[in-house]
Amino acid sequence: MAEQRHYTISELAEEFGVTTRTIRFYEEKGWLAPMRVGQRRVFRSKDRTRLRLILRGKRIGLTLEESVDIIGLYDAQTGSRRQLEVLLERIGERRAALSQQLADLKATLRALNETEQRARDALTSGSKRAARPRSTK
Amino acid sequence: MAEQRHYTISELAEEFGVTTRTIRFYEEKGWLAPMRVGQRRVFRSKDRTRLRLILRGKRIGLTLEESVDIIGLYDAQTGSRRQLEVLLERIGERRAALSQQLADLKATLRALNETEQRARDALTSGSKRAARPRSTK
DNA sequence: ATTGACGTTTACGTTAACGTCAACTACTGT
DNA sequence: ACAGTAGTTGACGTTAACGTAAACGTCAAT
Repeated sequence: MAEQRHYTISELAEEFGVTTRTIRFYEEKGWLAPMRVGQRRVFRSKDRTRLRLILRGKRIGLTLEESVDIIGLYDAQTGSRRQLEVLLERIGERRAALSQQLADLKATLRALNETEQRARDALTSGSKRAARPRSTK
Repeated sequence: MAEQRHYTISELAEEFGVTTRTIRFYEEKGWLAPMRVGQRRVFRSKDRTRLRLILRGKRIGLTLEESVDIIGLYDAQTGSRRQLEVLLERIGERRAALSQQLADLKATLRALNETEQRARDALTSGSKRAARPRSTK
């Protein structure tokens, strides 16, 4: 195998905009498991990817446990048929929640856009008449 | 004006799937301000809408303060030109964050879909050959 | 008159996700 | 030899968003 690129804890922290404390915390929780050289942590690209996914989950409002759980689905070992069915079921549940979130997110963005449009109208119309407020859909 | 529909605290709690404690907590924080009849809370449709929006924000992972802040943008009083510009700027910031969230959410859904597809393939292909894993994009 | 069903306030408890020291180690350049 | 930089392990502190329990009020139905 080719030699893998390695990262220190502060490299990763800077790259992803978190503190080293955060990364240590994730390891403490068992969500990351970097190598050790002496007592120093050494992160390989696998760890880096995992951290990236955890933080992505966090950005969409998942708890870290949920994030990690979903990541677990991605690389779940699919042994027996039963295992596969369980996996599919769990994917379905997750997707249901995320779909709801998608709808809520879009609704919020729509509302912001409408508000912005009203504000722009009010600006360009100078001191004319006040625009009628839209219904909060 | 026509007489407004009123709601008790437990009606709203049941409708939105939260506890009454939650609603009282929101009032305590100043995010809701129902009428009182005696010492009983009476919610009008305005309060109900506000609660709905707060919970929608919560579902997309916003803190309650952020939710309330965004709702504040919706019905911000747009007095001076300066006020309008500030409003537009704040809308822009919020939308930037929400757009990032949208991207993250879609990426997560894509990853789940790919995982599901692999699982289905593995199921229908019986005990043939293991499918090659996709890259975690 | 008592029993629910529903409401109220006050107050302490809990969990997640880190922040913030403190005290220590290990290497590198001067 | 020493300072500086980057790393380490505790351990206690903090905030958000409620949960949970206690103690009490109000009204309708039995």
